[in-house]
Amino acid sequence: MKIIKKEVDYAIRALIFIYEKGGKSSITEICRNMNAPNPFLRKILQILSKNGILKSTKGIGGGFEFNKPFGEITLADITYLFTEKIKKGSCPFKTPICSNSHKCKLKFKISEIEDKIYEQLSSVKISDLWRP
Amino acid sequence: MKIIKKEVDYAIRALIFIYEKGGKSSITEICRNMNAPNPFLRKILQILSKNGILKSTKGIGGGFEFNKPFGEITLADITYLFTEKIKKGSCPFKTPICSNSHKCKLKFKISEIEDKIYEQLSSVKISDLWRP
DNA sequence: AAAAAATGATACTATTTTAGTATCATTTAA
DNA sequence: TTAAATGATACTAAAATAGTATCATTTTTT
Repeated sequence: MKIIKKEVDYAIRALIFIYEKGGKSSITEICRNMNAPNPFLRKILQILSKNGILKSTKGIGGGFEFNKPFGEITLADITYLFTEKIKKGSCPFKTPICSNSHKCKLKFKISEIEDKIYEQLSSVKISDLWRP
Repeated sequence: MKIIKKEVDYAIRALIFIYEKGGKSSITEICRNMNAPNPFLRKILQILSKNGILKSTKGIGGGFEFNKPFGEITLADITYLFTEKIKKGSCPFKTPICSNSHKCKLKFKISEIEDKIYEQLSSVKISDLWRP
């Protein structure tokens, strides 16, 4: 089961890199270090920026720095910037193929399960992921 | 987050239909009832058959029936016929983009999380999904 | 024996999602 | 004013998911 997208993976590692660099870095620098495609990482960090995880400054000497304390960022924070949450009590399939949807409990179970996944992801801080 | 594939959805509903039909039915009959594409459902039930959930008989009057008691089949049983499990402690990405993989804890966390998902899925019996 | 009605196996195609690229605009420091 | 950064956004490529097509095999009925 795919829990983490590549975007999330890149985001996590970029955050850790920025932290190690003392709290600020640029796409170019991050990419040089972690071997991610520059324009893709850029798109990713822009999303973190728009969502209050990072803040950015343009121009020479610019880059991305933390807007939220590094130690408070969780796996859930990042994952759910790139992953749609299932709406509670609605069938997860676009075509409502099923004629019994009014008595179907699957949709409720699924969102219960997603809640638990979310709990799990929330319990993991990005800062806990690196280093022994 | 996508927890259930369409194959799993169809499989679940087919199982419930077979149960309601008294424990045996054919693809044609199931499809007529639940509006799934016949050859796709066929492929799905063949997988359930190969994996000991159902057993099949060919020829006129044939079809699929339970090989395992309906009440014992869980969401995990079905899901993991169609979903790869993440290998413990191995990076989930094919290209090992990351130079720090020896100190990376993400892979361990991910498989811990998958274990919890599995627990959740195991706790849901297919027989619990229908009816009020 | 032959035809019909079922599943088995498997290769192929289409659609959707994920991953990644390209490009032009804007900001800022040197 | 130019270079070095991000912002926005449209486009393309690759991979995964969903679905189709076809031929083989088995079994029952006629």
